[in-house]
Amino acid sequence: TDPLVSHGRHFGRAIDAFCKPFPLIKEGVARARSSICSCDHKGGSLPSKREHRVFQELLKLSPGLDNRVLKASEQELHYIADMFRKGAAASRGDDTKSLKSVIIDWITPPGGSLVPPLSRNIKTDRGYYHYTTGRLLCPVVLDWEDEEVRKSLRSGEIVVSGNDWHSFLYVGYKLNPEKPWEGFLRSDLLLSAFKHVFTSPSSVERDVRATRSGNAELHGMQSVTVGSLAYIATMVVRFALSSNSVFTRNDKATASEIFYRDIVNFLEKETEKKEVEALLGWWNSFVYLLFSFSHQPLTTSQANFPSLSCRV
DNA sequence: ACGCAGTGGAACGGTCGTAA
DNA sequence: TTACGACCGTTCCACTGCGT
Repeated sequence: TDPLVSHGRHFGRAIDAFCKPFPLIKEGVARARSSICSCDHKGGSLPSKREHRVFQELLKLSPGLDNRVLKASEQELHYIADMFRKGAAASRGDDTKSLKSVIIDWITPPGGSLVPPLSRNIKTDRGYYHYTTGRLLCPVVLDWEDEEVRKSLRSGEIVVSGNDWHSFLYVGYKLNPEKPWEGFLRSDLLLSAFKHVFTSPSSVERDVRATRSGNAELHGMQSVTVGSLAYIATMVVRFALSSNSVFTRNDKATASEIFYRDIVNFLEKETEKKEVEALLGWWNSFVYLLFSFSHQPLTTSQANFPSLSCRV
C-alpha cells in the first residue's frame, strides 16, 4: 500500500484527528502557489494560523510531499488527501478496538474487581450507567457521590459539554479550584492510554514484551504534541468509557469532535502558553523514561529516526 | 415527510513481520 | 515456535442529498 496511508495514520493520531484532508491540502497548496508566483492576491477566506500550521505538519510527515503537492493536479491532490483520510480512519479504528477492551484492566482496582463487572467487548453498561466509568466521566466540578448528580447525568438532564472537563483528566480525578492546572491532563488513565497507542500496548505494564517498533518510533515522533494529547483524551473519554457502542465524530451524545476541538483550542490559547509548555515537558519526560527503558537496539532502518526524547 | 442510492466511516477478524 | 503489535480487508451501519 501507499506509504501515504501510514503517514495518514500518524497524522490522525498526533496532529489532527478530525480535519478533512482535502480542503486542508488544497487550500494550503493554493496559498503556497500564490506566494511563489508573488501575485500576493488576498482572495478566498483567510486561513487560521492553526490551519496553516497543520498543513505544514502534514507536509513534514512525508518526504518530498511538499514538492509533490505543488506540482500535483486536482485529481492527484484528491488521491493524496484520500490516502491521509484512509490512514487516519484506520488508526482510529484500531485504537478504538484495542482501547475498548484494555481500558477495563486499567479501571479495575488493583487486586479487586468491578461491581458489577463490565464486559470487555460490550459497552452498553458503561458510561454513567456504571459507578466506576461514571465517576471518571463525571464533570470534575460536579460531585459524583451526590445521588442527584448521578441521576441527572444518567437521565440526560445534565448535558456535559464545553469546558466542563471530565474527572478522569485530572490526577486523582480531583480539581483544585485554587490551581485549576494542577494535575490537569496528567492522570494515570491518560498516561496508560498514551503508552498503549504511541509506544506499545505492553509498555503500559512493567515488563515490555514488544517485539516490534511502536507507533512513536515508527513515525519518528520527537515529542508529545497537543494533538496527541487531545486524541488520547478523546479516545478514552468519548469512546472507551462511554456507553456508546459506535464511535461517531459528531453525534449529539458523544460529540467527539467537539470535545477534541475544545481540548486543542484550550491548549493553544495564548493565555495558557506557559502552563501548556510545562504540561508537554511533563509528558515528554515521562515518555522519555518509558522509551529508554523499553528501547530495543535500533535496526538500520530505524536508526535514521530521531529518538522520542529529543525535545524538552 | 418518505424512500432511495451513494458514500464515508467504524468494527472486527484476520495476516504478516519480528524478536525472544 | 510463539507472542506481540501494526496493519489490512470485509462487512455493516449511519449520514447525506436527491426526487417524489
